[in-house]
Amino acid sequence: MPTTEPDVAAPSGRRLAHPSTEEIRLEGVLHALADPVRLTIVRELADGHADMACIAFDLPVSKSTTTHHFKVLREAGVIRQHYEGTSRMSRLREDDLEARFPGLLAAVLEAARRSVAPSA
Amino acid sequence: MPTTEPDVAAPSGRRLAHPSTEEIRLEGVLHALADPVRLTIVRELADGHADMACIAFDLPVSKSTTTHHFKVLREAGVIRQHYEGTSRMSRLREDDLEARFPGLLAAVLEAARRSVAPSA
DNA sequence: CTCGTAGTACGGCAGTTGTCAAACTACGAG
DNA sequence: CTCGTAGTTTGACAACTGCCGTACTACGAG
Repeated sequence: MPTTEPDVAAPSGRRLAHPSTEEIRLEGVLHALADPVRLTIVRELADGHADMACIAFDLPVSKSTTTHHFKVLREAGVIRQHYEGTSRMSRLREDDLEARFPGLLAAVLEAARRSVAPSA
Repeated sequence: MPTTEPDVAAPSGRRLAHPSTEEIRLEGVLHALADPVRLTIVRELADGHADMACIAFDLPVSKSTTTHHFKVLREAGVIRQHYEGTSRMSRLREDDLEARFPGLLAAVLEAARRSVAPSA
């Protein structure tokens, strides 16, 4: 990992803007996580799958809506994305979030696990 | 604390509906905390002031907007309110939130402290 | 080059949210 | 009872959000 810079993952055309760690805003993160679809994405990402293409998620929304949700997560600083062929791989920014807001992501993930299977 | 029930705090007229601990939903809490004004309220409440009247907060919004934000926080289960004369006292439901989503409120509050005074 | 796949961008639409002002209610003091 | 204070309710408005379909752009395989 010598010269690879975080914001220039794709060598060719497509660029993806990510906020730097210091730029991550709490309200943005909370807002990003306050949506069921996005919370599902984050939960699946946290569930061991380090890098996943958007299509790998089983979301109850259309393609364009999926793009939208990933964009919200990325711009909030919750996930990092980079291209790999025609696929866009997504990964949780666990370390960055931990550095910026220690314990926050873990607490939300733990809460999400509880709130999904509460009565069943 | 024998016969006092949580949802019937005011003996006379006005009632305030609160969700029970089990009814608190994660997305609701995150959404409630994702607003700057509400986050300010929660931070001030956590900052030692156990019970505060709405007017005690220095919020940059009108009276009716303040009422609205308190209502969102209350209905999300983040705060508990009860009447005291003409004032409406608000208190964080720290214990309930801790029971439902352990560590979540603490992590958000700690994050809020960091995000308020980062560059200054 | 052509085709299929993965995803983006562009409207557009309905529902929600944050905001306010104005009129109203509840309580306490006098 | 009257007045002031604290808060609520209503109605309105602009902005945003989530959602969709359609058209478009990369990239890889053949």
